[in-house]
Amino acid sequence: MTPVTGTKRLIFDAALQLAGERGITGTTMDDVAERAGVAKGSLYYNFASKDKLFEGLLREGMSALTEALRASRQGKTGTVALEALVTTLLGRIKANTALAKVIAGDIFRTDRAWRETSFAFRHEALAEFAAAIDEAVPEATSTGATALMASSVFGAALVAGLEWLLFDEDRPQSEVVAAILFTFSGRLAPASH
Amino acid sequence: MTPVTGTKRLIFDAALQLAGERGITGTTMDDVAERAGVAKGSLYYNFASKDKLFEGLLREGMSALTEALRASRQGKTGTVALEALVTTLLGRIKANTALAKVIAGDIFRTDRAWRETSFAFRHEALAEFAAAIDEAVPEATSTGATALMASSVFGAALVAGLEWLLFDEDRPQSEVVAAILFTFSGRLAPASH
Amino acid sequence: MTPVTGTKRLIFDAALQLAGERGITGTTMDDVAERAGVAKGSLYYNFASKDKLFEGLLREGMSALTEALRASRQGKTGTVALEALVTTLLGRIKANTALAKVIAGDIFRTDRAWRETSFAFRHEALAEFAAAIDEAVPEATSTGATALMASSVFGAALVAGLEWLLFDEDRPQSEVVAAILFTFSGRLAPASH
Amino acid sequence: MTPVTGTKRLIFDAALQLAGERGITGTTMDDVAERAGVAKGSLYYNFASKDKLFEGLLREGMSALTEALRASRQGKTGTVALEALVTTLLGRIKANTALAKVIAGDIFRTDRAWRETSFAFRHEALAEFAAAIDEAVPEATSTGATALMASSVFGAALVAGLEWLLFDEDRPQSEVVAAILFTFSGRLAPASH
DNA sequence: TATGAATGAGAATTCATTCAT
DNA sequence: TATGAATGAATTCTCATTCAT
Repeated sequence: MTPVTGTKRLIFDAALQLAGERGITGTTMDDVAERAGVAKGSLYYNFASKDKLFEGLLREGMSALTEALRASRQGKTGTVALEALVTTLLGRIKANTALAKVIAGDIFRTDRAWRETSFAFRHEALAEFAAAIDEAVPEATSTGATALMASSVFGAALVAGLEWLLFDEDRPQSEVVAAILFTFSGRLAPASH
Repeated sequence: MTPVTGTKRLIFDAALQLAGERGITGTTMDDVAERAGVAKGSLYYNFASKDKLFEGLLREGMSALTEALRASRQGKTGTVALEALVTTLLGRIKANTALAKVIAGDIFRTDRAWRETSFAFRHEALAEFAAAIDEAVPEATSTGATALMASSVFGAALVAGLEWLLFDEDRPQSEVVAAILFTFSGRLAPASH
Repeated sequence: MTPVTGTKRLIFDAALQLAGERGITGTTMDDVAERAGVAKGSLYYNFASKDKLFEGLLREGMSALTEALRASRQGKTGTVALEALVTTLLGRIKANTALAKVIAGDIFRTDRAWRETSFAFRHEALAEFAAAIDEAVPEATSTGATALMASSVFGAALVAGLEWLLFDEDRPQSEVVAAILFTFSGRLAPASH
Repeated sequence: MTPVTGTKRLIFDAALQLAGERGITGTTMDDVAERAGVAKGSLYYNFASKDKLFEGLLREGMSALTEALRASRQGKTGTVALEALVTTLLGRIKANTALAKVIAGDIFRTDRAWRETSFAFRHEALAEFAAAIDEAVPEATSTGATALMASSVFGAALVAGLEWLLFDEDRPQSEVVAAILFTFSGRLAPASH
């Protein structure tokens, strides 16, 4: 995928910012054009439709996320890999909070025009977590529950990360990573099982 | 709060179903009226506006969730309390998946007319988790990070729960609870710290 | 016409007050019911429709106005009669400003359901002025312009009266009567003709 | 103020015609779009709302009226000025009867979104009459009643003018001017004072 | 005689999309 | 490659009226 630049970039950035504030459905093409500083016609010159625009946006964002997760797990195994994934995910959420909000608001919508794309990318992102879990706890693989565990870890980092950035933004990132990893450490539930 | 019954109930139920499928913004008042089997005018006779309708809906739903969480933690401490909370949250998500989807899609929107309501209730729900964490791990309290840990646990259960119900619905609930609790058990990250 | 009392009176009073503030079309039956302190059903128990309600209201108001004008002219002739009419009209505007506003806003509407009624009453009211003018200035009769002169005098008192009550209400009525009569005295236009 | 042309002009003209027939509240945006020969969306592309549309319309109309009155008084004093004002006002009412009806129906509404605009312009128009009266009858100035006299003259011409155009349209304008001025001549009230 | 919940046609407004320039 | 005026279907909301009690 060639990187998006120029007018398309302006439009992407404006659309993402707005969708982070108002959701995708709540963002109008007029809003996007105005914030991007281009005429409304330019939106349709550059993208076939609103759906295509946001599909492209999510595709780019989730693709970058997947890449970052994959890269951060590279060469690591088990526990270390899992920590790296959480740290990376949190870093991406901080770097692109608008995208994180859009994904959070859209991740369980099954009526979107781009649900195939969205589904595929989410699957890829979760697969990174699942792979790390499989390596760290081989015995879990057989239960078929690694996908659920991956969702659990992903959800923990996503929700805690947004909580941090929206309502507790002054806290240093290291503390947030520590708090999330703490919930996985077993110290919250020493006696269970 | 007196329970909502009669026409208001019909409207709430229809609105919740539809918003679970299409999101709040994607749900039209015509849709709601049709599914509720009432005339459009009745919507506005019973609720001042679309915003007020969904505010009432979320208020009721989040209030019930908070109550359920509070009740499930009652008389339990530490670890047992935390397990009860996760189990209850998962049970509520299963019992009212549409509501869970709506909440998940709305929880980080800061532009809603009902953001005060939404914020207050989310705070209350998270406070239950935070209280259990404070009891289970008193030493964590001082860091001020229990709120983040609460979000982390809440997010894990919410995202894994929806993943389950939307994409893996045949799996028995007990396995899902087990998978989520497993991620908190320390066995995913035995070497960290 | 038997005088309107009881619930009908409450409704008339509320409707007149509101129409004075917002115009007839701008006044809703809900507004009327609420201000009258009765249920909306009562409006339709007592009046066949909104149009009939306001027709009755205007009929009553204009009928009373016509009566008052007729009585005030009784036994007077020419100039004295004209002064009496202006004084009476101003008194009625002060006593029932809401009605005056409604009439002012409705007098040239030709699309009303009650235009026949309205037209007939306006004609009667203006006829009182016309009769006084005919007596005061017999030579004007032949030109057929007494109706226009009657409108002129009526308009002068109506507009000046409302200007007074809406924007200069502290001024004593006597001064207002004097100012209006002054405009008819010839001293504004000594050299004309 | 740059003159309104193009699509905005089409819309203004249609809206004014219709409001003259049905009043502002009785005129729908669908009606306006249809009569203007444009799509309904064009109304909202060119004006933010129905209120803004009619505010603009009244602003333009009252502004033109004020200008005409000011120009007609230019270089004249006293009586001559007053006659010129009445003649001009009557001419404007004839040239734009729809606007006159709208203004007449709206002038005493205190609930309009554009009441500030309306108030300011009415004040300016009346100020022209007041200035002429002050010059013609300097001794009246001290009583502070010139504003009322201005209303009186304005009201006489407005109501008589509309009476003429709506119910006696075949009469030549000169006769109408003469009838109105006759009411100010003192011959209606020779004995008063 | 009075009520108020329910109705549905209609009114205001929104917004993705088109198209002539 | 870009523009922005124009569109019309869809959407939210209003309100006179009905009717079972």
